Amino acid sequence: MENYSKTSRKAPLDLFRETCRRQGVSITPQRVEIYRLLTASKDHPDTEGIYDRVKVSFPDISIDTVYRTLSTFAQMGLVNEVEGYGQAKRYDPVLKPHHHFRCRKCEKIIDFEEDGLNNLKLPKAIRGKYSISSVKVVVEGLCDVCRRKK
Amino acid sequence: MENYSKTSRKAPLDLFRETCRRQGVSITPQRVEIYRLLTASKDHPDTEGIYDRVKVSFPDISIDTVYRTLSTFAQMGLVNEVEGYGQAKRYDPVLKPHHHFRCRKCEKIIDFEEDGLNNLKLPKAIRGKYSISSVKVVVEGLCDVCRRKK
DNA sequence: TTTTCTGCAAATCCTTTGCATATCC
DNA sequence: GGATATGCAAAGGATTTGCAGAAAA
Repeated sequence: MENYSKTSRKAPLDLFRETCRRQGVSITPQRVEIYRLLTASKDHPDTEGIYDRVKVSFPDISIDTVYRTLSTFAQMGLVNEVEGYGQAKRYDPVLKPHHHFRCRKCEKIIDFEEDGLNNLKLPKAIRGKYSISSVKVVVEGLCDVCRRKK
Repeated sequence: MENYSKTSRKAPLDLFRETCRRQGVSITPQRVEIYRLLTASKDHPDTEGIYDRVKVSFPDISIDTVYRTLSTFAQMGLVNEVEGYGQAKRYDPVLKPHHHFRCRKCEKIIDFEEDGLNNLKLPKAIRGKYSISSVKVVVEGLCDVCRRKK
């Protein structure tokens, strides 16, 4: 377990500041707020979604700044892009390896973990030939809500 | 093993024609050719890629027809969309469940199968709550070529 | 003060849509 | 002949880029 209070959010912001410094990236109020909103999100938001939220505290921010910021964060390794099917890019603040369930109807994404999925046995043809940086399970179907509607 | 010769390609086209008939979708020469090119592809092409190939035999085809056709095929279940990160949609003619390795640099996608990955144990929270239609493993990293360049 | 970022506007890339004509059933 | 698909052109959504002024280091 992390050794910081969930309410203070001190540690995540520290990680942010430290990562920025180490990589020579400026710390601006907009970026701090975008980072804060991202790490507080559980819905794997897209750029527009973050834009709407950040406008509350930064009414004059422009959406290209949000695009640039999210792209910068992804390059820095502060967030991950979410696998999808050609709509808007979505972002995931959870860096710990985990898996996704995606609803085919409402496109909701649910994170999950499972011990048995942490060391999947991959074929030699893959293991031997390529350098692997991530292995994740992507489950698709209908979520509880959409399933009922159907 | 399939009971048709790999060179004749009779069976895949039969599947195509039959699926079209069953779903009331017209069989046009453009669609036949696009389907043929797709099933002959191993590179998970995007619309532009198929467009370039189909222009060889249909020089006057327009790219919107290719967009519409691929989208129709996906809806019909004749091909699958490939999970990606917000670039152009790519298509996979392999309907049998399988997994993907994706190179982070050149975006090449390699199909693979592995017995151990066919019945992954998912958490109750997922299994119980959602109706699941597909489970696939997505592996990412650098392919042999890009790895060497690095 | 030098470098980097932001906001604005314009451009680009990918994809969809409306419509008249041509093609399929 | 009636339904559906195609090609063309234009529109649309998502994302990127160039640039000048503003803010960070």
